[in-house]
Amino acid sequence: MGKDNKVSLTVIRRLPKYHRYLSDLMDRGISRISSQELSVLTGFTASQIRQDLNNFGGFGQQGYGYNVEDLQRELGKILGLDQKYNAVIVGAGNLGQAIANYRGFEDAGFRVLSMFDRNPRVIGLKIRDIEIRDMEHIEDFIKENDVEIGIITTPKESAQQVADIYVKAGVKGIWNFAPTDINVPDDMIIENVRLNESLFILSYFLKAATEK
Amino acid sequence: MGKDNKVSLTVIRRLPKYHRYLSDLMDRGISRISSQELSVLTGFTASQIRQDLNNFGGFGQQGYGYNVEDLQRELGKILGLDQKYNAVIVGAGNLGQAIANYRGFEDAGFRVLSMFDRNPRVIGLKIRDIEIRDMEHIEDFIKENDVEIGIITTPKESAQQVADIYVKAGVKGIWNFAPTDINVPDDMIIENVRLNESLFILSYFLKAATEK
DNA sequence: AAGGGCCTGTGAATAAATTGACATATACTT
DNA sequence: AAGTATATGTCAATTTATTCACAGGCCCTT
Repeated sequence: MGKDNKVSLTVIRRLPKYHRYLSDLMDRGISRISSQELSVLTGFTASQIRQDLNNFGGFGQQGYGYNVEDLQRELGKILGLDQKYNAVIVGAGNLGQAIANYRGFEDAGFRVLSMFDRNPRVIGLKIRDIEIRDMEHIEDFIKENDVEIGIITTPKESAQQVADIYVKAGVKGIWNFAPTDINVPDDMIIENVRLNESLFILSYFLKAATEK
Repeated sequence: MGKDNKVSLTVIRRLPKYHRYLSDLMDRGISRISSQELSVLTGFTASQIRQDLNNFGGFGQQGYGYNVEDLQRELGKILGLDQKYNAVIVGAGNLGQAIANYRGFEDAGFRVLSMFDRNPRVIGLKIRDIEIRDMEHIEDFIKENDVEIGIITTPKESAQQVADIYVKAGVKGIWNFAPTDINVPDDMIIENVRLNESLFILSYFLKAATEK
């Protein structure tokens, strides 16, 4: 299914932005868009947009452009947003709670079933309807509830240990917020969120602007 | 100061990772490292590491490698981590609180002076020693306290409005967590954190792995 | 139903990023 | 103190990404 040859990561990282703008256009009731118009919105060149989309199939029509709804749906499928994923969070601090609370993830098909922590003070608490459980029970929980995504929002010192547990329990992907690289088997899918690095980039440009 | 020609964004985005690994090495008491060894740690090729570092000056020594402490300090300077920046947060929800609580930012020279929100229920509360104030006072506060960085952790609907306030009040850079693009003058520095997009990428690879 | 204008898909050209290769300088051993 | 091993800085080669350009198909008007 889909096109055969592997698509470069560079292209894949642009897909969510296309999807987001298409969703916006749908909300605004716009049903048709050209690569040229998308270019103005996204800041990518029209040519690049056409090239990118063509990696996955010919969604457009000559003389017309792209149907917003169709393209949004197709990109959603490509991004796996038509699937439901169960997730758990380890690390029930502020960041973990922020993620547990964020409704945007549900729209994308992600459901946080439970949070886990070592701190007895938070165990038993609920964020919305999500219970914080003792780490002791995490492996069984993951196996019994078909959890496919493990989220790490612990300090960096615990991150590898948590990753090992996730690997052992059989999750398929890890969303890591700890500012460290974790080592896992090759078939495990990892996506890191590097808040520190993002802030450092901001700092770099601030300094560069000051020196000019 | 530094090398004259503009360094590509691609290179700059790798600098924080170098800095992080060098800090780790310092913690472990290691004083010397070669590009080859850094390659093993970071996953970048040794050649790429040498090319990257050389954009900013010849930090290494033939036959020896790089002095960990010197290189870490130099990268810190390049990234602007030797400077202090005052920041404020708009949006005192979980994410805003998570950021206000995160000590890692202070190590990087960032100080959150205040948070702002519209919700009367949270105004007056304190996160650590950071007070949540009414949005009414934000412009004066920014001007009176030399605030250079504005952080946006509101829902996307308010993000542009907050950005406009930041522009008017004269911050130099914006760290935006809202899942939308904001429009600001060209000289404003913006760094976006796209949690949604990151999750979509994870979803993409999960789906791809399932279909194999 | 015919024709002009529009816009895609795509192959070729250009630009950017990564990797390779090596001359040269320093460290370290004997 | 001489010789060997090591590792940088850099230029060249290769690979990857982006942009250009246009043939051809579809829409839309008349």
